[in-house]
Amino acid sequence: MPVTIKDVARRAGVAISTVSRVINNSGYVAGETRERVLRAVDDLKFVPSHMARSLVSRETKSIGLIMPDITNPFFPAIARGVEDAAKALGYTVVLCNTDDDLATEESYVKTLREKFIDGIVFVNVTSGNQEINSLLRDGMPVIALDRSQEVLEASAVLVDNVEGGYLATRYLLDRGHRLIAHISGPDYMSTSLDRRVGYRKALTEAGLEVAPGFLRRGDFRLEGGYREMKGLLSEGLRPTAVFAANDLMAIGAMQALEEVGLEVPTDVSVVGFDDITLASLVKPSLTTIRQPAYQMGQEAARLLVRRILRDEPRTEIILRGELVERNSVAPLPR
Amino acid sequence: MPVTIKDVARRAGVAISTVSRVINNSGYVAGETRERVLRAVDDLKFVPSHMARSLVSRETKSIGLIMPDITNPFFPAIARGVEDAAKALGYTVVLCNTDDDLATEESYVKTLREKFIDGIVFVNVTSGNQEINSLLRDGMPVIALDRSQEVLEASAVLVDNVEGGYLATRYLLDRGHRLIAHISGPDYMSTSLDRRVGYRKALTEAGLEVAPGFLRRGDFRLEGGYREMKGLLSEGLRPTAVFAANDLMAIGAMQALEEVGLEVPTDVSVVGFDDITLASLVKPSLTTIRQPAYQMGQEAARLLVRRILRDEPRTEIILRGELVERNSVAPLPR
DNA sequence: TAAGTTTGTGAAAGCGCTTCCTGCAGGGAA
DNA sequence: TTCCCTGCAGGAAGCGCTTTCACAAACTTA
Repeated sequence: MPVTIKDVARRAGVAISTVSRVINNSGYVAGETRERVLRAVDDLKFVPSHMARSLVSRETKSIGLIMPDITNPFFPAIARGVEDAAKALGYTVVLCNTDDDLATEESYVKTLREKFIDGIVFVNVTSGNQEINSLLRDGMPVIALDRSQEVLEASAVLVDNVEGGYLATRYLLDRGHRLIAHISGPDYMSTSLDRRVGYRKALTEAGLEVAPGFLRRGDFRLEGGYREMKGLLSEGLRPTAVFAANDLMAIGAMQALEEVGLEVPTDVSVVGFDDITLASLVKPSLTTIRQPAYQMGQEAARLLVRRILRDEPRTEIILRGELVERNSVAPLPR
Repeated sequence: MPVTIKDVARRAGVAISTVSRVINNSGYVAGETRERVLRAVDDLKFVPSHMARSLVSRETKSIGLIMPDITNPFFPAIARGVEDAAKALGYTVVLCNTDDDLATEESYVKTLREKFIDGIVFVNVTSGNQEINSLLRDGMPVIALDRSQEVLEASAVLVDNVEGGYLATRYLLDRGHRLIAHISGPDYMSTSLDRRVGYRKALTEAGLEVAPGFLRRGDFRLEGGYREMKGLLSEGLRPTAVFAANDLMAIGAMQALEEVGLEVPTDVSVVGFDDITLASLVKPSLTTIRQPAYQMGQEAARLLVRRILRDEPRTEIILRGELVERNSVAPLPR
């Protein structure tokens, strides 16, 4: 049923190889012959089969995008960035949600591997760099997004999370805060670790120490922020400011504060990280470190395609977060 | 470099066709031979080439997901639902963002068509049912999600938007409101139209008419809700309640109300539609009609795969929205 | 004019599979 | 014994392309 290159060849009265030359603009074809072929293509509404083409050329013009969960508000912008850049370069993207689950990740890698895909963007991989390194060894182009460099041999796109953490904390310090708590993410995520390092750095620089109980371990989810804030408070601790390692936790913390009758920012200031849409919509709106998520996605896709096309050496693109001032921080009266 | 079926055959000392039979579990193979082949597969870490297989079988085990914008908070849940269900059935999904742009949509359809994909889920297509119907004619399995049935010949998954609109309006009516404005979506979207119908129906049933100026045309985006609410107010109109056709617009409307010093719900009650994550996080939290987005995605993917596997007749799955009571509605004192 | 060189085209191999066809045993039924 | 299934395996065609390779005509160059 579908019209093939053979049909076109017959219709145009030429050989298959000539048609191939025309549609790929390769080799010598006389002007008049080209016309004839093009007309036949048009008449027959011929669309070359990607599958057949891929079988020969060994490339599928599609890439995999492996991320924890598209439902988490930080990821759609990344996905969109990847998709847009990929599309512009002639690639389509296959979406994979792993829920941070190693087995799922592996199963996806297995599916994508050697099959449909020319390369893979890993977002925020928490697990199995084994996987990735093994892919790399097999020559599969791979980009890690938002994942600390030391861990992987892959090219990467990341924001400077240490600087981001520093910026956030510094901002609070500059406004007179001294009792600054930090709700961080899980320890196995470099983003979490790095932001914490930035937090510490800013404190140290100001000649302060992390007060006991002021460093909390969250989970990057709203509930975690809520829980840790509650925990902090219930231990009788009373920071004047909180820096949460992402917006979701910051918002959770704000909910906890509100529940116990503390007002943000009057009683406690809060700074987040990411600048998800939500951040500007909550009340008070959240001061945060903006990650250029869309741009990160774009850069990752572009870098990946460059690796696919010509085997570029390992590259690292480091973007910077920027502080977005809103209404969740008040200067401490002195 | 990659190991092929040929290598396996050589290693196992059998013919290629025998290997094929083993890995596909088809035809007769003696137990001992099967063992030998399996061992060779294992030793060589053979992974069948999807491309080659697809070329013969004419199926790729992947589906396209065409939606306006993954960045819009209503869509990630759908995407996740599609992805999860597809994965469970052995399919991968290709993500396509169209921004409601006809040209983009067409270009994606062209890319997916006859090429990589076994079927397509269209979410909320606003344009070019031409496209879709032409796909259908060519026998491409297509599912429309969240799109009114009359428009298309495709199978569809939808929520009863008329009922949803009715439920929302009725809820306000029951609380004594009589001056209920409606901010609807664009006219070319059936979801928008249907919700409006539900709104009208509830009013009519209560013996009321839509007051002039109370029916506003939004765009399903936050800004549209804000703008229309401002417009309403600036015309000197003063509804006691507003039903917005989606949460984003409801939140925009709330911002507008706040800006002019009107309090929600004390001065004006607001009801939204969708129940995006945001709805429970804004202040006051938003009373809304919940759409089972994740489930819709799942159903769509399952329906699509069923259509792909055996050519099912046109089907329609209608899900129901449910009212989620939160804090943006107050009863009108009588 | 002889010997390249450039231009244009077709035949055929092959990408890695599936599937159809063929053939060969062995074991009942006639 | 003859015939015909049934179980098993190999050969080969073919899916729709790309890409040599060979060849022929037309042009250069010396």
